[in-house]
Amino acid sequence: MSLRHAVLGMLGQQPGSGYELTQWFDRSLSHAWHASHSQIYPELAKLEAEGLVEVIGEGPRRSKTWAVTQAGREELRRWLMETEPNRAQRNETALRWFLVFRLEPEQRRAVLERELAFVETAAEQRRVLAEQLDAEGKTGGFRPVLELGARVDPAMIGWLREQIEATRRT
Amino acid sequence: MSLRHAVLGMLGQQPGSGYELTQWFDRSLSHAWHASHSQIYPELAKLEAEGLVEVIGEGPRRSKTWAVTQAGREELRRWLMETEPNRAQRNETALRWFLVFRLEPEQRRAVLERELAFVETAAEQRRVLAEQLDAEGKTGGFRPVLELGARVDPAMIGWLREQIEATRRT
DNA sequence: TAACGCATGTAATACGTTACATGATTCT
DNA sequence: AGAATCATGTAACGTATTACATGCGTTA
Repeated sequence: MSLRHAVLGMLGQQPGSGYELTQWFDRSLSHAWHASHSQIYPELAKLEAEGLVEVIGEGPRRSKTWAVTQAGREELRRWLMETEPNRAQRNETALRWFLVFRLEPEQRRAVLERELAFVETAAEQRRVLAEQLDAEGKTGGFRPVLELGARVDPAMIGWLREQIEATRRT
Repeated sequence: MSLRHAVLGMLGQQPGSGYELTQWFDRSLSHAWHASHSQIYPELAKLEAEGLVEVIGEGPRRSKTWAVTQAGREELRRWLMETEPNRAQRNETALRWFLVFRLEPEQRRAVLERELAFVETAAEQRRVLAEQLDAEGKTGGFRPVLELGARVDPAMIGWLREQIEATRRT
């Protein structure tokens, strides 16, 4: 379970409300991790019960500002340094690109063309985002979120084109 | 939910038992999808109840050989062609590489060095595997499983080296 | 005949998504 | 006053992991 560590990391950078956390997940972390508010609020309650986060203020509309405690910081360090990363994760795109070869060439081409369109748009968006990050001087962890999370290896664009071409030769 | 479609795809390629399916997931598909037998057996039962797979034979040790029905093939086609891929998936590696910047340089270096070691080994294994696939004439979907699933963009190796170097300069 | 690998299943628990529900503040 | 957005929560359901449990067939 790494939702809690994502939360600890975000709040460690900057305290905030559950609502803000939800937005950060959607914005800066959306390619690497996703979590909706219905998961975040209960998780914050659990983290508080375990002493890993605490409320450091209350704002308008019943909002609470959460921050990481020392124990929380230590838990994040422990997770990063002492636990084995789970490398075997699900990748629906890889599964789909694997299974698409079960389709007849015509149908396969339709699917691959949709994928190509998506991947090209995503690559362009990523390029723009990368420039933005550069301009804002944001380095560090933003790069891997962009590169690993987007999962659009440019080399695969060529592969997609070849496969589309191949469906025309059969 | 795509476990069922992974199963339909595998059985569509070649009928087999639940046990064999588990192994195929571990071997050819491990980078793209993972499923253990405790998930696969109930799923086969459900798929049978829905008429998407059927038992076409029984072997020693109570083993059953499953195959996809016509309805199953159609369901796979429908999923590939008519459903929107879920692109927002979790990537623990990206999350870790993002959060590692919360650590002190010394600790960060230790983590990044472990990551580099893993990634270099994985890249080498992938190279060997790619050659094997080539030699066996396995093309098609195996390439994306290798490339997308492994999630080790070679460009990120350089990035890791830079970040490790950077921890020494502070 | 004992150990090992093949083969299948269930139960308990944890995690994630979608839907439901409600109240506070701001903007038009 | 009404709509939109901020803000928090719970419930129901579906999916995934880990642990438990058992029997068959082969090989040493």
